[in-house]
Amino acid sequence: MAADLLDLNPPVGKREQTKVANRAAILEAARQVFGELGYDVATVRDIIRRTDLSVGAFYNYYRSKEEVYEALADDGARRFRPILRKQYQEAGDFESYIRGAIRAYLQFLLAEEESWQQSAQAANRNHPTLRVETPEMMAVFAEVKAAIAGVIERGLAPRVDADYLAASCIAVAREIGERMLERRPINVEEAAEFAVALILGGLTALPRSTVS
Amino acid sequence: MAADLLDLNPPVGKREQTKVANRAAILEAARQVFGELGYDVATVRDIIRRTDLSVGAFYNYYRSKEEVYEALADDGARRFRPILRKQYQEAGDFESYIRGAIRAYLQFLLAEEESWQQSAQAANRNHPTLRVETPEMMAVFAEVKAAIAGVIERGLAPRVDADYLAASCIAVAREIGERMLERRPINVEEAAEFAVALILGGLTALPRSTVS
Amino acid sequence: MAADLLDLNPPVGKREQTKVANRAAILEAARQVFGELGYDVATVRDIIRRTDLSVGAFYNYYRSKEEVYEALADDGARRFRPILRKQYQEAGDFESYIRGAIRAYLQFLLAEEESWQQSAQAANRNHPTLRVETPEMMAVFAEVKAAIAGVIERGLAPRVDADYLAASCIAVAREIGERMLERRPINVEEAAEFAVALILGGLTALPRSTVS
Amino acid sequence: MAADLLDLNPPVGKREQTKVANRAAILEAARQVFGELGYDVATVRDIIRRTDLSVGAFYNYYRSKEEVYEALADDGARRFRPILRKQYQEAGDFESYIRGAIRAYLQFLLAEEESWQQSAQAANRNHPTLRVETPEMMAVFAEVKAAIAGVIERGLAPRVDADYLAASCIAVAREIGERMLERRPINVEEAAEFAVALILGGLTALPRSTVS
DNA sequence: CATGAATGAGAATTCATTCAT
DNA sequence: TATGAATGAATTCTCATTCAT
Repeated sequence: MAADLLDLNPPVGKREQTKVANRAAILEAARQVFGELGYDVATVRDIIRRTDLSVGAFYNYYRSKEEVYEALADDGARRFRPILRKQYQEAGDFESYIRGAIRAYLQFLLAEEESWQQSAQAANRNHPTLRVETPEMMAVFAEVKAAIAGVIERGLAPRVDADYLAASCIAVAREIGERMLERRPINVEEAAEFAVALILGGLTALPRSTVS
Repeated sequence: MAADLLDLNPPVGKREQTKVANRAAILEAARQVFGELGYDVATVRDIIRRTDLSVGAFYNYYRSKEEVYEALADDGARRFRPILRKQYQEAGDFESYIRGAIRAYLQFLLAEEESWQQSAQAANRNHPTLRVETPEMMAVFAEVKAAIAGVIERGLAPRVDADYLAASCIAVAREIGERMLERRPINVEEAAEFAVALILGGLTALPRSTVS
Repeated sequence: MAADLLDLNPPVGKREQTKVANRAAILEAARQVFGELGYDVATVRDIIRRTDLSVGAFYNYYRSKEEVYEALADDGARRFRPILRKQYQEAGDFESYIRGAIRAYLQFLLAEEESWQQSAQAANRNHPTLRVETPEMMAVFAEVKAAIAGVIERGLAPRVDADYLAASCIAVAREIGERMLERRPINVEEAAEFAVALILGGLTALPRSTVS
Repeated sequence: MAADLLDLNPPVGKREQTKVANRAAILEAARQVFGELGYDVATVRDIIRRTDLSVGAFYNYYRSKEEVYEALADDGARRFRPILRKQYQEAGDFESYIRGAIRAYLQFLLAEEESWQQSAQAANRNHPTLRVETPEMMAVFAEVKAAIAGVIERGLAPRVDADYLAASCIAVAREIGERMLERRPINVEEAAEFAVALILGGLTALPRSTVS
């Protein structure tokens, strides 16, 4: 084909490009679908329907429904890890690390929002379904948790129960994040401030509500 | 039988007893199965398999898979509500309410443990299904959240962001509870103390770890 | 029991009476249900629901769903046969026999109407179902057909194709009867007149419509 | 292939052909099965069993059991309508229209015979289900009825009770047709002659039987 | 590689019939 | 006998995965 003459130098032929684009398209579609329906309810057809590909093509790129799911998790973790690492490098003490990590997490959450619109829809579904989460989201959680636990273990924080603390931080960040996305306007700073204050100083340290 | 002297009025023949027992058995089995597999993956056969009943019997007691799910939620909420209410009546200020509510929740969690063995199994499952929760558990969460939010709105707590705070308390209690159940020996007081301290005073107020 | 003193002489104890009444109740309920839903769609529970009996009782009186169905057919035939026989005895030639038989059939049809209300309902059902008929109805048809065929074979009618003629008479009587029941007011004479005229004299012999 | 010259425009690949063939095979199987067992008793498995397809394939072509049923009706009506219309155009008066329509119906019935072997089987079935009819057959009936009723209303026939007459014609045609198919040899002309004579002239106009 | 029809195991649910009480 | 809960085979329909084109 004529097109071959154009992209010879990088080993990225038109074929290569299409392959990459297709993989990405499937991944993105899967992100949305898993977010909206959950792993079990989502069907492979649901995924490819948001794509201009065929069922067969799906299986050319991923060997199974489960494999996309895992790829999605990998993808999320891979993208979030550097952000988190940066926070670690820039922060001196535990307090600023927590602050940085939580803010980073909430920002990442907001940035990815359109892919994860699920919350709203999933919440008021008639069929009872528990807490639907993107594998990607889970992976990000895992990253944060590992980071916090690691910091604690390296002695950068008071010798408190590291496991409980990490779990609590994650829980708070996650829950606050979820509420944050449902508010209008979305205010990352406010949410981050709240979460950080609670974790660092507890109830008494929380910012006083200006409204209601 | 001696019992005859006591319950003549309610029609408690052998049949009645069996019916009650079967309803309970199905509910119990459903609790386990939903906990281990999640609503979507769990099949009606999975549920009745843990029972000495037949598929047909399931439908004699509950009209659909969805109905057991709801019955389960009702059941959990019904049992936990009075416990929570008692905490509210006995507590004067927000601090003692939080303390009471969280301890009550963790105790309830422990008491129900055998029905919720899920955690362990759910963790090392191959099929990816995140954060599996019993509808019952979710109902209990809803109770706690409503209670906390109510207390805050009645002004028994500083005027902070009630929504965020309630969400955070729930999140912490839940996550700590989950970890608590995985430790040996299970120490409710320790877990409650940690959660309460974090919520009330934050990181600096946390009890120092005696062990690593 | 005191009641036993009253009905000693006939061998019809209270028990006996109840048994007969129950059989009749089931048969009547079945007539309605089969008429409304058809044999396959109708369930045994549908039948006993129109009765103050239990599922178990059903099986005390009839060994199976199929058996009630057959009993119903027998019942219908048994009640219609004497009516038909009377027509035969009173009629001298084929013409008056046909007239008598068809009128008798249409009258019987009307008399049983309340048990056979099905037509209307069955007609505009959403689920496609073909021509639902009471087994009783079928049995009555069979009677009529046998009678007509018999008369023809005994030479009381011109030597035409007896099989075709009987089939046609039955078909006409049945179809006219069905329409008749849907008209208001229901006019047996008019219907009978039409059917008889068509069969005996064809199109040109039909009564002219006074209306429309 | 030579055929290529003819049908280049329609996309008739091997796949397309298979699809068409499969749709037809399912429809044909459904025709038989509904005819033999009736809509309710017939199962989807019964249908696909007469096919070299799988259950899944059935649902690729028809969304439900009900949909095949309707497709079948459409198919029958679609094929019979032009035949009937031709009779109408060629006939001047009512008599010749009736004659043409009935003969056309009986010919159509014979032509479709192999698809409707039901009669024989349906007759000696143990499960009681009366008068089993293909939806297709019913649709054809509906066509005939509408045509006859239309002709009557247009005044091409004496002002008799149009509803009763149409119903009667249909009934006779149908019943005679059914008997006709059971005779050997099958004689369409004889059957048509009988039906037409009965309808037009009644009993006295019927052809005398040469045989018993 | 792409396509999308075919496959068939498996899910929810119903219902005739049995049987302990 | 009456009762109605228990049984489980059978039904409709779905969906991940394969494979001929």
